[in-house]
Amino acid sequence: MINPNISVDCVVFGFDGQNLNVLLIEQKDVGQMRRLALPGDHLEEDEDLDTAAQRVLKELTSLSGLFLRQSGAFGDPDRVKNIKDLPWLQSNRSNPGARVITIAYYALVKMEDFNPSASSFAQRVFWQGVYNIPELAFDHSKIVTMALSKLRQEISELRVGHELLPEKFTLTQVQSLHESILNSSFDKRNFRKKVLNDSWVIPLAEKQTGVFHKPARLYSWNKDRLSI
Amino acid sequence: MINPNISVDCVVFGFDGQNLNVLLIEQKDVGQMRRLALPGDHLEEDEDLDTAAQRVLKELTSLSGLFLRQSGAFGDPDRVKNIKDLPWLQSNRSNPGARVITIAYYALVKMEDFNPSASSFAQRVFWQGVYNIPELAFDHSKIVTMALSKLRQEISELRVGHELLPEKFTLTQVQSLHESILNSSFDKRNFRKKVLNDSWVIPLAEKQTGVFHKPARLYSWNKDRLSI
DNA sequence: CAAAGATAGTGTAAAAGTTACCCTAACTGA
DNA sequence: TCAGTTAGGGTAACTTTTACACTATCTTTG
Repeated sequence: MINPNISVDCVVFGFDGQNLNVLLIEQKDVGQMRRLALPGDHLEEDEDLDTAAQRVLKELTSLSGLFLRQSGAFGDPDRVKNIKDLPWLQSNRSNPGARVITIAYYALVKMEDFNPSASSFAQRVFWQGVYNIPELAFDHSKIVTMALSKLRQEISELRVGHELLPEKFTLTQVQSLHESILNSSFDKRNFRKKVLNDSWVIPLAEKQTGVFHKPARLYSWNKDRLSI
Repeated sequence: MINPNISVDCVVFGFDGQNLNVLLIEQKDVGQMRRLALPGDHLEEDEDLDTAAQRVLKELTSLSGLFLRQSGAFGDPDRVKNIKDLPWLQSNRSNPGARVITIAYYALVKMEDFNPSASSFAQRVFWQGVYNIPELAFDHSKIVTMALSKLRQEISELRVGHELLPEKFTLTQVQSLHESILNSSFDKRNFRKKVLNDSWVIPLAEKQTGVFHKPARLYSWNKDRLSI
């Protein structure tokens, strides 16, 4: 039994070591419409919001175990009433005219650790570069924008991103991560100065192995510093 | 026509120059239960979330024009199913067993500028010290805690506090506000330099009147700058 | 109408932090 | 051993922040 008025939508940011992407689904055809959307669906009666976000994401994309956080509630009464969304609603919802508010979630993952695959009403699941997002269903573009701004806020305070790197990492990896999330680039020396100076990371005795160039020193996160 | 599944709740923080308080309502008697709660109520069909928060707050407490921001959505399926909340639900809701998710909002106001007065199902409205909050209806204590943590975060980034001054204000007022919220003091010249330099405020042609000293220039907030 | 009382309003120099900029070091594979 | 590749480090210019004290303008009172 689903709740016709409440949904959850998930903005999953994926980092591949180079670029920041968002996980999108292509919904099953209605006529010849190709419809792109965030993974999202209605809440079950008696289901917690966080649980619903996890469930929906898993049902549509097979991903599970992500650290999903709320980025906001979207409740414009007309948010699912655009003409472009009508055909899909008519063939997928028992009450296509129902007003729906959605609770948006976002997460950040290392792409290589997760292998999405489409199911339920998702026909296809794919990563899309975050700076190159096509038109999406409903108000999903707005939801992505909001999630991205939350993510940026968090990373500039270095409160996020630790999930994306291995236990031991190089400063170059940290820098690439910041650069792709903030869509900018930093001077290597200055970036290192800052990171080291602010004690965000702890140098280890170890160095990279198996690379065919000068091996970089490895670091780990300074847990104390991060919990501030 | 109200939506039985969605509500909004408002955490209004009031600052009196000394202490931080939260606005609570005492709901109308059911039996001899004295029931304290945040001002909150169900969403109307076709009503935007932000609009609903403003409306509900006004209906219950007479306050209007506050700068309300979302602090989160609360959707535990059992959040309105505690035995302590049953009598009130039974006498106030057509479907007392309905599952309700709530979108929480918060705001910060200067207490002397607002004069809440109870109406609708609020019997009484009052300010309660934020560190001394009694048991509240539903999961409202949790909602207050969340709002407080958001508020603290924003204050430390100086992104909040504009609600506390009149439309037109002096730079000295801005400074005192920051000083009392952050519990510290700043150099007058440096503070002014920063505020003006960062374009947080716009100088007006007007000056203070009715003061028995040199009248200060008045300013208003730079709306563009604040929305960044 | 002069003087006292009160808050407004302003500049500069030192210190700290941020930015721009390029070469050598260390490893691998051929 | 040489070529290819990424690691890693210091300094000077510039910007931002800090510390600091006096004059200006209004009201009130004598």
